[in-house]
Amino acid sequence: MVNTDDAHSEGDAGQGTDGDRRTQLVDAAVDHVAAHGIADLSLRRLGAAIGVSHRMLIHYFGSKEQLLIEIVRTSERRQRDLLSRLRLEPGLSPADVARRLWQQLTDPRLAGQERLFFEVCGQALRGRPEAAPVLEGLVTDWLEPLVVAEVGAGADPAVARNRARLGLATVRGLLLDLLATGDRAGVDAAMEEFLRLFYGSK
Amino acid sequence: MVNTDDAHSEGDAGQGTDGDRRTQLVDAAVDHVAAHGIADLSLRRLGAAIGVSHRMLIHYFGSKEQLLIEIVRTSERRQRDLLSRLRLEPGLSPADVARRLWQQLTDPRLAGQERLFFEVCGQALRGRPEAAPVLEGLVTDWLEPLVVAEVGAGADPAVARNRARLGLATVRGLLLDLLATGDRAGVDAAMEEFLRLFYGSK
DNA sequence: TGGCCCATGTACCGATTGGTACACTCGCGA
DNA sequence: TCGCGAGTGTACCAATCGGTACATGGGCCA
Repeated sequence: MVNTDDAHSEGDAGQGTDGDRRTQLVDAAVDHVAAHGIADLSLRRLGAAIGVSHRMLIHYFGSKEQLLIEIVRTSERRQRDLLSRLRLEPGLSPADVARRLWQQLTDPRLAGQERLFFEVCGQALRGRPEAAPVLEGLVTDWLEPLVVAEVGAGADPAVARNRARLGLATVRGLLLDLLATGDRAGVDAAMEEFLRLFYGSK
Repeated sequence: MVNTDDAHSEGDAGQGTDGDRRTQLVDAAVDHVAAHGIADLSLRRLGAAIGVSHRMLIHYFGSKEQLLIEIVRTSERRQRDLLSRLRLEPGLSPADVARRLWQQLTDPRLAGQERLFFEVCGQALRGRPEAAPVLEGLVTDWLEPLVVAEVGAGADPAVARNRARLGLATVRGLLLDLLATGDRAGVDAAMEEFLRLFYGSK
């Protein structure tokens, strides 16, 4: 009658034996999902892949739904960390910063993570509840720092927002192109063309 | 012992009582999928939605796999038809043609179809076999006409390809933005900014 | 009119799913 | 030393899945 497997009310900071295990599991899950996709994920296969029984996944996360939510959230956080790790550079031109960011974003080691991003986007556009939160921050979360950068580079605040939005969209479009075609050189050339138009050099 | 439900070897042109029914079913299926997503589609639910038993879907398409392939193919064809229906215009400037295309592409009535596009992309990047063919034509199929347009507008053939690739990526990035945020005005403004950069007007 | 075949429905099958019940182990506090 | 609770595995459940076997109906041709 009594339910021994409830609660696990995770305060955000998860230390303690329990939170550690949770964090460890969700990290392994994100790795697996980045490599094998999230759409047809099953608790049993995931468990077998990361070395626990599907029973334990339910135990720690309460339901598959909740696990997916945490996977998506963790994946988002990883992606954002990537951006923040770049910021502090000496006196590069905006175009060089953008180029640097683009190089980092297209690192082949991140391909799985990027694919996961587009996969989750697709699911989110369909209203899958665990992926839906992504849509909120998909543009706005990335727009703010870009707008700041644009204004800092001397852009008119009125057009800075449009330029930031445009830059973000172009990067994503070219990233999708790269993942689909694998044509690194072609996509890089298109990006160079964009930077020329966007920052007016050459 | 004998299997009465085999073959249905569809020659591409499907006329005859049989091909008609097939076409009718796949059309209805695409409508349903554009509205409700393709990821968690089940033959039973689809059948119930379009008024046949799941048995008949297997009968006409042989397997779920094959049905999904035809759904994806039909959806692609619809999207391409949209482009070809626009071509013949009198003497508009390239920027105006692009603007017109953008307006048509962002028609709210096409939102379901666009969402399906991104959903299928996400699946295809994961190697789902029925969606994989999309990746082939995802860039190249659209690039050719755009390159032709660029060259026709006087662009250097060497950069025309880069410009076409860039334009395609930007349109897709902004379309994803629009679907995610619904901020029509903001996305349109970003597109105007792009057209200004791209065609140099203003 | 009679027979045949295509279309369709119903009932079923084995596999897989998310989730649960229960037994077991093991380390720590009294 | 005892016991108790957290962590874990095994076995199971109902639901749903794609796919199949078989029965039936209804129109076309001889």
